[in-house]
Amino acid sequence: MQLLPGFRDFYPDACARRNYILSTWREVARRYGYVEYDGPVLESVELYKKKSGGELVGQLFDFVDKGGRHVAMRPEMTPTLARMVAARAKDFKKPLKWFCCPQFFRYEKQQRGRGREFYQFNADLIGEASLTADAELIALVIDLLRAFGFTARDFVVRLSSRTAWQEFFARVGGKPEDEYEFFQIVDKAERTPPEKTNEALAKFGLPELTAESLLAFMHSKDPGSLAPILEDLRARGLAEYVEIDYAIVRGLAYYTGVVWEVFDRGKNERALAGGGRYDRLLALMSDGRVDLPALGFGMGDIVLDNLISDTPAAREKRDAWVARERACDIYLVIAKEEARPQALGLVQQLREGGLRVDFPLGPAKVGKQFQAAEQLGARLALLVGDEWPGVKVKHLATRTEELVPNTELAEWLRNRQKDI
RNA sequence: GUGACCGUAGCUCAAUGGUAGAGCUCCAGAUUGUGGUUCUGGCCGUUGCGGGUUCGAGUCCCGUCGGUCACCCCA
Repeated sequence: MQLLPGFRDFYPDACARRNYILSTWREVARRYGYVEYDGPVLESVELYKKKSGGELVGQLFDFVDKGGRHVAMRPEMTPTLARMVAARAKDFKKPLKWFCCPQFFRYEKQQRGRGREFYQFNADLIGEASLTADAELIALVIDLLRAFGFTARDFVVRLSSRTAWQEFFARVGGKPEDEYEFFQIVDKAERTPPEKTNEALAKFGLPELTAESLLAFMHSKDPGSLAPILEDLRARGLAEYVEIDYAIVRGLAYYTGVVWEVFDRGKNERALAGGGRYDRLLALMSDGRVDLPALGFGMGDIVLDNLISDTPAAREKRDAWVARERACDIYLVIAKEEARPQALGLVQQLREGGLRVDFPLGPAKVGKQFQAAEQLGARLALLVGDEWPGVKVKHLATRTEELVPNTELAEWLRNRQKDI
């Protein structure tokens, strides 16, 4: 049986790397005062058809369930979050700072940085309209990446604004109802020859709207209304992580104001994270009953893991974490098989004390047992045999030994807790 | 979804159309109470799958499934 395309097995190695990412996400989110939430993996397909728009709908992992409902595996969190918040908006103090680490499913052809299943950190801030919220969210994404060992040399936040593009479009005479279509053209303008862009723009019938004027605006570094965000981040000492880049527009239909994406400086990977404002989505989801400004972003595990693996400092940090997580503290060497009952008693006692303890399940040569202790990353080996009721304690790093009576062992270990 | 390239042992790869191999990993022994070395031995394949051409196919042809990359887009 083959693995389904785009899906992953998590053997212990891969599982440890995934857990490193998940636990780092959680740790940093809590530092910023976010609380974790979650929702269902399966949603009605309608939720995404109405709200996500564009590419995502074509990538839905959808099917009809046994009750005849057309359902989809979740491809993103925002519609679910919007529904949850709209349903109980009055139960929570504003602003809400919620995060989650869900697994998403998108039916697309897999390649580097893209699978049909992935984990994505999501943080959303709901109920705050000012740009201080945008800055707070961007500060979080910067600190998340710094927590993995990345620096300003490794990544950059490219900051843009749909509002700026709306104003640009209005200046040349564009109508608001054409905005979304216009954004799609802007999104592709850098990858399209100018003649093709002009062809696409012609349908709006606006003589001032040309590929040249569009590209000129796209490449301007004028912060405009984004200036307060840059000021805020400068005050935090995070200015070097952000650049103005109006080429960022984002495909999802619900974004309204500030939008941004994070890229590696080497440009070897796809976007590491992306987000922005969706001030109208909650009103849309609740038919106007709840109207709260909102913003959020996502960061996927696959691109992130690629970049960690390709960045020495980040890789070392991850590998150290993985080794620490997996190591056992103590390995019990059973030198004489007759001493197994005493050894089992010790194992149980030490485990109840919260130590990570391992031992051989069957008769094994002492040499093999020390080899196992080494491979499991144990710091101490306790040898049980002829010395009983004494236990030989060996520091595996220094290869030094000392004899401790088994009745005093718990006390002995407690006094050396820091070293274990 | 479209196009290009690629599928041989758990991994990395060999094999002018002529008997499917090596290194690493794993297991065991050398070493009966002390570790990453060394040496020896062992396990491991319907050459992704199905058809065709041929006396003979891992090798050539067709299909299919999977992978990589590009387009598309983004986590």
